[in-house]
Amino acid sequence: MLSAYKQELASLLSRRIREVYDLEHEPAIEVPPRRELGDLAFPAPLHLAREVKKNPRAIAEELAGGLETPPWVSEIRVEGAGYLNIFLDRSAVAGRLLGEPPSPPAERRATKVIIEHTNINPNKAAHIGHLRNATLGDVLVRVNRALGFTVEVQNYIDDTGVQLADVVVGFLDLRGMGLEEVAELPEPFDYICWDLYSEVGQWYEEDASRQDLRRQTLHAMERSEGLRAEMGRLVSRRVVARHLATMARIDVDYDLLTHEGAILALDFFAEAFEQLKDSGAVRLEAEGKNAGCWVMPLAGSEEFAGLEDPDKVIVRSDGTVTYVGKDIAYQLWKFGLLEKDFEYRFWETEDLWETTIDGVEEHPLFGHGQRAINVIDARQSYLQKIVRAGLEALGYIAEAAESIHFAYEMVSLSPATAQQLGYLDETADGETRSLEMSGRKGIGVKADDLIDQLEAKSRDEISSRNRDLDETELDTLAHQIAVAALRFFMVKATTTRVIAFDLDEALNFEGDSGPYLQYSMVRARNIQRKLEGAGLETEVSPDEAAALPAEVWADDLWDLNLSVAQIPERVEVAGKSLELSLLARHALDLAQKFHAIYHRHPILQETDDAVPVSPPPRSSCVGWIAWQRSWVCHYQRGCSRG
RNA sequence: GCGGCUGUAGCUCAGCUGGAUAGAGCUGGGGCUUCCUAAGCCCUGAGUCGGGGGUUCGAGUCCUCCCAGCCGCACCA
Repeated sequence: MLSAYKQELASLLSRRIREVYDLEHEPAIEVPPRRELGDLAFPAPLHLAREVKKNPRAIAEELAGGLETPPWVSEIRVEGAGYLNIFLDRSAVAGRLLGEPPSPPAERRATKVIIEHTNINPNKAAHIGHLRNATLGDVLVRVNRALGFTVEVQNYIDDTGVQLADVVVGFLDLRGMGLEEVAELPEPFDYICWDLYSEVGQWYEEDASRQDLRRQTLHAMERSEGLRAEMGRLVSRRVVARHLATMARIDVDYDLLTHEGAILALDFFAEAFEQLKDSGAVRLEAEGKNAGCWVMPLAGSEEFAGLEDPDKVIVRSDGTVTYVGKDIAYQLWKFGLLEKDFEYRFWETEDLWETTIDGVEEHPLFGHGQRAINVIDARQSYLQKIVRAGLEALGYIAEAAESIHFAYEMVSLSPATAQQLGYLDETADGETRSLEMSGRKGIGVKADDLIDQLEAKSRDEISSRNRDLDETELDTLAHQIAVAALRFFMVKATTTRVIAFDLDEALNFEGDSGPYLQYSMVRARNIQRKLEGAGLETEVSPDEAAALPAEVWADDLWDLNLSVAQIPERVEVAGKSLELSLLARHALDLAQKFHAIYHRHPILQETDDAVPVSPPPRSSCVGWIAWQRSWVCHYQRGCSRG
């Protein structure tokens, strides 16, 4: 791949620098902003200027002078302030690139990466904030698979938490409904819960004593006893089924659903607690405000410097375990550091498992990962740090280092959208503040509603330009476009930025959008189809490409080639840095370049006789298109549905 | 108070370890359809890169102080 060429050049330059200046320098390598400046660039002379005490351009000249160059380099030039720019022999490189399909290192297969994402409380419908989580999680899964890792996808279901308890109280106490009645409620069940959940919040406020019902329910669910626990199970399972259906609509799926109830029932924490006590990671507090609690001291760590309270309660004075405690146990299990294990059974179909306390004999090996990536919003950074500190305190240094919190920011509603949906008072002047979503208050855009709108929009767009599709084709297309629009929208934003969700923006299929990417692929496919129809070649062999005269590579065409060749390293960087928007940007860049070339070079019109001419002859374009398509197809699943 | 994130064109945002004229998309204006071509392409519209100071040959990028906004810092999850 391109990175191999870069490395080769970098080591040659590094050797040259040692010869001339007797310095150890690892040269950075860039791609110049414009193709006429070169294909690759070394800013090394600029970096060396201070140490060598010479003008960068002079250094560049000196280095370029005796630099040994591989046969696939056609020219070295000094440019700008002192860049050493490399011009590649385009045909030679194209030939080699065509002959090397992308392949990640095979040894990575032995590394198992556990990715936990989605994790929606099973008490209400999913909203667009959850879509950000699921989309990022799913793209991360695809990236890791493309990089060659073995990946296990877990979706954690908090089926014993307060949020679920509130909806149980809603059905039992507020509505006075029984199990059968709730079981028979029509779909969409998660929408019913959405409304009920915010109702219960108000109902508590009317009479504070009703909070007892919540506590009662919570305890029943934790012990898995009685009607309240039964109702919890029913509601949770019905809602989870809806969440899975929603996520399936946008091509997100899982390997394992881990239920908090199973963690409690199997008492994972007991074993983790023994480890924590044995290693001295927790201590029983005799006095002070945490008297009677088992706490984990954090004061020693720099990471937690300046905390008001340097201790984190792991076991409450009433003997119950906090969320962090349970999470530490779960995290230990992920790395195979607990002797206990879940039992497993199928959720509904044979491609998805769930944890349970009495499962089937034969099941895959879950857990036992070498790396655990938790896709959880940035508000939980502090808690995720504590979980990591817990592993460290237990002496699991390597596992702590491989416990990765993939943090991303929230999704809020843009002022315009909030107003459109009636959450903002129109009279409340034209303020530009966005509105935070809140399940408790029932404020938000439900995921299925958004997907419905996207599908309706793309349906309109399709039928306005193509009338002879039957209903099924129309549905399929509309769905694919809607999914691409949504996934791209979620992935293109940098993770550190709050998305102010704007409905009109999300529904726009022009410019930097999923459909724009799809359209470039459609065009590439159309060209190939036409070529086939005309009985022309649709592919070019590596040898043929290598034999092409240099003149065929117009700058724009070559530029696109280089961008395609950069895909593997971009995937690599995105996977390592967890900045998946890099992929969206790169895909967008490719699509833009392709669309521009598409207009400049009417490929079907060109002949191979016309060499040399400024529009490249057909064979170079044809070869490129086939190549680009195969590569982009290989990676698109990791990026979006471009 | 402590910690994290954010402040770049009217709007939404890129800007890779400091480096080649600060870039996209949307919106506005103007063009392009004998086609592989309109979910597109081309042209046009200039921004105290929140503000001050500093380091450097060179700062949107690093350091420091300040301003504004968001989010964390529970015996809630």
